[in-house]
Amino acid sequence: MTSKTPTAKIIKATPKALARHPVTSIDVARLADVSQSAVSRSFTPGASVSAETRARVLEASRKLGYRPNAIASSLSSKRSRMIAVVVSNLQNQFYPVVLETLSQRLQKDGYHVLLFITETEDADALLMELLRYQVDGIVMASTHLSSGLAQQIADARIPVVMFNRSTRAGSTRAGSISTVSSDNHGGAQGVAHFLADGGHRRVAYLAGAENSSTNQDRELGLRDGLAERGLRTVARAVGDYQFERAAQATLELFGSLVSAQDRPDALFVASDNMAFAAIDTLRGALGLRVPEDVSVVGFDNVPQAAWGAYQLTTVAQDAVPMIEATVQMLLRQLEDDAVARDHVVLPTTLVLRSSARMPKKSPGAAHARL
Amino acid sequence: MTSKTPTAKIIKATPKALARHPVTSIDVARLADVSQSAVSRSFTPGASVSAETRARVLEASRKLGYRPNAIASSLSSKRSRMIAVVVSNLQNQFYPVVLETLSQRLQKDGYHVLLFITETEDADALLMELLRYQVDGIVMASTHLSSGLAQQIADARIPVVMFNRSTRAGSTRAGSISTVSSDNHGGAQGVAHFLADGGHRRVAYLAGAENSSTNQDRELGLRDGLAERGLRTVARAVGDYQFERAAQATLELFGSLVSAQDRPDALFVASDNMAFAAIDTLRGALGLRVPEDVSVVGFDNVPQAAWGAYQLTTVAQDAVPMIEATVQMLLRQLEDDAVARDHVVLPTTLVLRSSARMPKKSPGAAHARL
DNA sequence: CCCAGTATTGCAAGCGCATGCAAGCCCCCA
DNA sequence: TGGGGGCTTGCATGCGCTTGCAATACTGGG
Repeated sequence: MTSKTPTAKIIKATPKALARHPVTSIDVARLADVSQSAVSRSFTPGASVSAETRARVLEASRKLGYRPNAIASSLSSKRSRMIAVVVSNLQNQFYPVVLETLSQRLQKDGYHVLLFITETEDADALLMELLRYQVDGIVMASTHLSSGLAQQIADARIPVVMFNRSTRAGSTRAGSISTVSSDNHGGAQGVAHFLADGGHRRVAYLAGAENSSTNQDRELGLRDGLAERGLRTVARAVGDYQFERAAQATLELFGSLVSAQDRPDALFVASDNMAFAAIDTLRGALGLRVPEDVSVVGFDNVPQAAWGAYQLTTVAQDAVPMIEATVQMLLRQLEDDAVARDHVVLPTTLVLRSSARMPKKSPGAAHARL
Repeated sequence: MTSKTPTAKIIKATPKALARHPVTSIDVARLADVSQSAVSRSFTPGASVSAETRARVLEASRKLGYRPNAIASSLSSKRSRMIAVVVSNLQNQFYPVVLETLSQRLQKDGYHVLLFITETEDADALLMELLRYQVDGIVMASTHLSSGLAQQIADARIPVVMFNRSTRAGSTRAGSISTVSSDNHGGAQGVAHFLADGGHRRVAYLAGAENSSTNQDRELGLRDGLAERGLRTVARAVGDYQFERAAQATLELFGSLVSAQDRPDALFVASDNMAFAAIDTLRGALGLRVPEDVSVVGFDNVPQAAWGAYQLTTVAQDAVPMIEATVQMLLRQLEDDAVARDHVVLPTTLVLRSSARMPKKSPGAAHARL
């Protein structure tokens, strides 16, 4: 086979003929009888190539099964068209939905999702790792960012959007990072009004992770809303956005140590996820009826909230507009780093189902807020 | 602005001095007073560098905030350390869990997940796109692969593992692709026995997507298992693995057009996801009791199956071992493409809860099935 | 104290594509 | 018919890192 010197030479010149994806733009160029640049340009929308050249190139590419190498392209153009998405809690149904929508939305613009899941708070190491991939942007969903990291990312001039987290003074170098969230305070305030108007007088709060901005905003909204009706929360326990811990927290709030007259008549839960645990515990271990004995209201409006056995009244966060806003901000920052960082807050809607007693008056349509 | 020539020149000469991540291995090399290769080797586990050199390099890197550029590294080493994960249905709770576990497992080995979500069956275009990223491997979860694509991927010598899908003759070039799944047939067969032994005589099947191997295997397993008890399925409807359609399908099976004596006394549903819809519909629209009037059994054992209001008896797929097997196969193929493609089938377990009437005899521990 | 053998190093040639620049081309108007 | 301007094209360089190879440094044994 490789007996003749010239042949041997050729083989030696193309040692990777058998490697991964042997076809490069040079092969295509050769076949189409154009320069390698022409091939590159043919695959670049808006580049300067004649229709005829492009056609020849595409034809040759088809024949050879050529596919531009995105890695090489990224290296040379310094744009990877990858967006890192960092999520910590896929157990909460809200996030899979977000991930799905976000991913599809980004794909539409030619971006791809590099997924990072950080259960524990070893986020820093993970983020360092992430930065090595030269992602064009970062979406932080259900995660915090240590201020050190935030700074490094800002230095690297990588656009970041915090999804469903707002930057709290002190927690990160606020201002340098954009945020998208729904109106957690307003939504919770609406719940407070709804519960108060429904005749509840002993409202308890089942908190998410104490240090999360969502939890803080929701709790404050509840307090503020109740205050406006001359009420205050009568009890509080922490579920940390975890199903199991929420069940435990429910026992603390309603368990046998609580005298009947001290027992709350309504429970606002910081996430639907935890609300399901609460309802299970109320009905099961505690033998209480929902909503006859206790009204329960959640937050998120995940698909399960509509399930027959729960019929959870909850504050809907509208994922689609949130994601749209996220992507818009990211894209804008990508094309122009000078764009000021922005903070988008989207309205929420109280979705009325049957896990909470309703106000007598005007029980009509769903409460729209903000 | 750029009035003075010299200034203009300088600006022109270093356009990327202000760009993304200015620090390269050359900068580090300069500071540490070693060659650029030494820097590279210092970051390569097992490479030939003295401890002292490595220390100097790391120190310099720290000072400069250097982080090796993964894109450049991928280009030159031809290994991206990225694994593409293709999922189509995050609504089914099983997949978020899988995604989370898989992602963390891969991270442990230094791989990262490039996520592709393909709702519709435009999978081909998406996959083409995916191949451009030079991923080191592909995990296809809840998705099929057209035979054309399968071939292209095989040609590109990229290891692929079908997760929870087995390759059916005719559907793809079987043999060239590894698969990991649980014992769908056996699990369903166990359900059949369980239902028959529980005294059910009119078992109906609520199918997932007709063309999916999981659905086919589960249905066949059910039929086979029933046959072994001298029974057969009395009805069947298709829910396509979608919540809404499952509700609809349940109406077809149990609706008013079905006479009371024709009504099934048990329903085996191809996924938990759909089983929840079925239970809701049975209890709600149809006013039937579960399990008194109808026993319901699902498949997957998603977290929600344990929720108090459903207590779904279901076939558990054990995600962790499935994922471990997936990763092992992938890694093995990565380090040696000669590895024969393999097909792993993992055992399932029937988890007994209260959505289905149990056999009188020995209602003891959970049924373990291979 | 010399030399083979091994451990470190640096050199330089890529990896596959993008892109600034200059040359070549074509078309139209005067 | 000549020349200007806009399109296309190819050339050559570089993106930041990996890696084969050759040069060098160091080790211990005889």
